[in-house]
Amino acid sequence: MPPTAPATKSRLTETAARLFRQKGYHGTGLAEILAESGVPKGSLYHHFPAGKADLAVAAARWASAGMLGIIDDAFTPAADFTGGATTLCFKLAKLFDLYPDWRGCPISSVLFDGPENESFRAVAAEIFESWRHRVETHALRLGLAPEAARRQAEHLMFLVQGGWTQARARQSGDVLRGLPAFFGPLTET
Amino acid sequence: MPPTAPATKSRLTETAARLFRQKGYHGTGLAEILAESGVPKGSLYHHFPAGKADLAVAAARWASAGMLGIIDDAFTPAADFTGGATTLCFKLAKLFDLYPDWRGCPISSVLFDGPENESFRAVAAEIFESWRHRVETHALRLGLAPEAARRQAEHLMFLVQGGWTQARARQSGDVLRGLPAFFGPLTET
DNA sequence: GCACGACTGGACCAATCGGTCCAGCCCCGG
DNA sequence: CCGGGGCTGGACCGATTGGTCCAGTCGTGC
Repeated sequence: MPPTAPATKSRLTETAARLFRQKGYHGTGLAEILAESGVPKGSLYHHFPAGKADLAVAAARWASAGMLGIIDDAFTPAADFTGGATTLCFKLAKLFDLYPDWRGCPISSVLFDGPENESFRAVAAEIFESWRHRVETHALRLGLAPEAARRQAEHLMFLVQGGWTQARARQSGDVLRGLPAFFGPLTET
Repeated sequence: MPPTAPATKSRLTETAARLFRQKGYHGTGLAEILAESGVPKGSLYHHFPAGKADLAVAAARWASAGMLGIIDDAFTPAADFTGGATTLCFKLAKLFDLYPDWRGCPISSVLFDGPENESFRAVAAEIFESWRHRVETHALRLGLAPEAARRQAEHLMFLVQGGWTQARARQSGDVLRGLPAFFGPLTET
């Protein structure tokens, strides 16, 4: 069972996440997701009764977990906040350059679409907040004052979000690598 | 003729720009654009032989012209760069709060989709660059050193881009209004 | 070894997609 | 007055969309 059955749902989720990222919600057809994941349509509606919308939310959450992992990987070994933030930018740049599915923010691809977008919007807000919160937590751990930690975390999220979009337009991960230049003066504890 | 004929093409363009912004490229059907603008399908393919893709580019360019106008309106009466940038953020926030069609960046809605996205991507890059360049021009006029002007313009574009996305997720223009807090220290001439 | 649930495979559906085509309208110059 | 082209109106098209449904196939607990 492990090799096939439980793999089905996650294979579906991960394939969907990849395709949604690259081509957006409406730009990705169910047929394509099914073909690439090798899962029949019946299984999709078994695991995700609400269909495409359900799948999109699951894909976004899965992608979000990956992003949180990257944030942790960048900040955990860091000596200070600036170092961690810089590492994060470089990690994202590397992913951007290496994998086509990392060319877009996995969340906004879904956010900018979606039927009855209110529910989607709420999920997106929750996910973005979780990212910000995670960065803030690392900032506190690395010695920033509570207020500064919040500010720096928010600033970093804005920069990454904006830089990601620009990187996609310019087709270069270097945009992400240039982000640390904009980090403001830090207010350490 | 002025009241009807020339209005057709622009009505089409502006309606398309509005809908693409709100619902994305693939999320918006031709039927919807046609219905809201009151233009028959035949006219669309007369003015835009390449169909939807042509229309999307025209819509993006039209929206870009509007954005450049807003940038000018914000910076022209400003006494210094920071003042102009702050005004820009507040202007965008007001539009965000007032009009649903200003909830999304008119360019990325098209960028994140699009068949044969290479051509779309190029147009998006060109438009973003024109925004950045316009801000840089104002920065120079307001006394920033060339290098600082470039940096500040880029920083502002990243913040606006990222803030815009976050504002949409949180459904609040206040995110845009909080952007000025992140402006770094200025290096005046 | 049997029955039952979870899961799969795919046929099938109505709706909608973007796009084509052309008959007619209407305003223009001749 | 008449021809012709820019433009409009809309019928029509094949392809694809997301979604439904169910017969079959397992693995598992009785």
